Amino acid sequence: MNRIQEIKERIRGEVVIALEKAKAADALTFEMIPAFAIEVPREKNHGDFAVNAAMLLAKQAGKPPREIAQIIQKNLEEELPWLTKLEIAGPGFLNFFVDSLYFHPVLPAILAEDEAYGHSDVGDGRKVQIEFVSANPTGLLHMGNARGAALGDSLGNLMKAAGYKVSREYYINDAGNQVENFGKSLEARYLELLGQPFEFPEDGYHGEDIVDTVKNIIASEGDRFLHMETALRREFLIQLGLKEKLAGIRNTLSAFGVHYDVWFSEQSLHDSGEVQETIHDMKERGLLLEKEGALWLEASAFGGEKDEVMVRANGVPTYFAADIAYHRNKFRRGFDLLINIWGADHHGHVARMKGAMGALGYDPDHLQVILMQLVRLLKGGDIVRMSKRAGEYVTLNELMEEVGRDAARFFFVMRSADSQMDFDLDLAKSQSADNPVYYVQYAHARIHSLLKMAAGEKADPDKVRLELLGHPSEIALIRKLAELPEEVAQAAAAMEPHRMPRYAMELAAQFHSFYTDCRCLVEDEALRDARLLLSDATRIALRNVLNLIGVSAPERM
RNA sequence: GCGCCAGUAGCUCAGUGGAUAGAGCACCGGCCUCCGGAGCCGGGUGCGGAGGUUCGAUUCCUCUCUGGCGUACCA
Repeated sequence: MNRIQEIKERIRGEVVIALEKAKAADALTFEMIPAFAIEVPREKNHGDFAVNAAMLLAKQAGKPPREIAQIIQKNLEEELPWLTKLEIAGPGFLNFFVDSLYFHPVLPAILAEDEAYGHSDVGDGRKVQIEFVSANPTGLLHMGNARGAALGDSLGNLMKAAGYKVSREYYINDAGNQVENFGKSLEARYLELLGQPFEFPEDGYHGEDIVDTVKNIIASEGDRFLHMETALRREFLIQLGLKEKLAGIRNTLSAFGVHYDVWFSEQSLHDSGEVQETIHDMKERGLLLEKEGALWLEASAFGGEKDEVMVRANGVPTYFAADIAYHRNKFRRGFDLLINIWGADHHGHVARMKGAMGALGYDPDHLQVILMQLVRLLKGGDIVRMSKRAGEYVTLNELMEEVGRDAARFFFVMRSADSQMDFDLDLAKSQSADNPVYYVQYAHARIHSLLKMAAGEKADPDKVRLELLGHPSEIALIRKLAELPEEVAQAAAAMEPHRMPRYAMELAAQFHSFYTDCRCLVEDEALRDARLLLSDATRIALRNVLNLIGVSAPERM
């Protein structure tokens, strides 16, 4: 249990005792103690922790909240050594002012925990799978994929830090129509590059990257596919093309700091018969019906907007059927929680996928979908139209070249998934030095050089006189540091990685203030040791938070 | 038409059933004899609109306006 939780629990205990005492003395009447909140107020002069119990009891007790608050106050233990002040304020809050020395022990604890500081075990080892990006291997990664990559990876880090067992997965859409198209496109380019007559497919992929892929294939395989029968030729080209494209995606993501545990092939579900098996089982359960020669899922019966085709009239299962088989496969692998990060354009898919899982006997709540609003790209104030087919889009590689990996990741993770995002390329380029990521990194680099300057003077953290840290900037910084474990746990539980960059900015701001107000390298040895310890603890916390969002913590800039 | 998401400061975005709604950028002032000025301090009549629930609504509900997306035997 971390420091803040400890204090909260202490307060909760005292309030409960006071309430029961009041009830026993007939000062208050109520049936049950409501689940009251102990929160850190925004406003500093509202104390360290505010309790809203009195307001929640108003109805039951039939008294105005402020009066109830007074009764609670009267029944609290008189001597609480950690409490410096207790106020009744506003509509009936009980504001607890805790002795600032009570937070100080967090500092040696941070030093001791080091890389583990901020981590907790609230996840209780539950198995979580996060599937993200899963872009079609027929092109390059674009801005939307970049956002998904940053979000998914950071969420994975967060949940791991909060004690979940995390598995990251990429679903490879290597089956279906688009692969056919991909094959046709590759074939056309292949023939073109080898000076043969060709016909480019109407809905083929026009991107330059396809040409590059084919060039690579020709470089290694030559013209040996030229005289083959077209079906076989395409088969070869598809195999080689997918391999090449996937390698590219993998490299790009790796450069972005994203690594997967599992790369899962859609084709493998067809090959293993799982798609057919799933369709069969669903038919047995009476979930499917035949209509116009196709097999339909009655999705409208469990939350979908309308019925969906599972097997086309030509006997070929749809993507949706494969996706159901895929999610069933995930459940069968024993995960407690499945998290999908999808683009908002897939939102129609959510209800029916959850519904389908429910119909197959799984708990739909164990499948959580984070819908990520799409990224709109602005250039010169205009919206850049993006089309994968036409091969016109800004790639993740280009983004990293232009604004750098750290800035890109910070920028994406900073925003909550469900806000639409305008990414102004010109702004990101021209103002990249103003990006908040540098503010945070600067704080880290500053501490590093400070500690370097004081090298050799590191005192034993357990012997440092923490009580010397009494300046408001020092106290504020210590409290900020103490908040990290809860911040991580909450962000993980709510699946909201965007809280971490904000915390990092706040922590950096507190440090910069402290640094300006309090000189560390002073004559007074005891004070110097205390301030260096505080700085070192801040360094650890900053680094750990930056690690969680995949941003580097540089020692100098 | 129907459905999903969103409308908060000049801009990009946080946030909460409660006590004076925040940050970054931009703009205007200050601050280095001294640990990194990529810093610090100060400067703000903003929750799209209308009803409702509540002791209390920017937050929850309904309607409405605006924007994005979806509404394929594509994935």
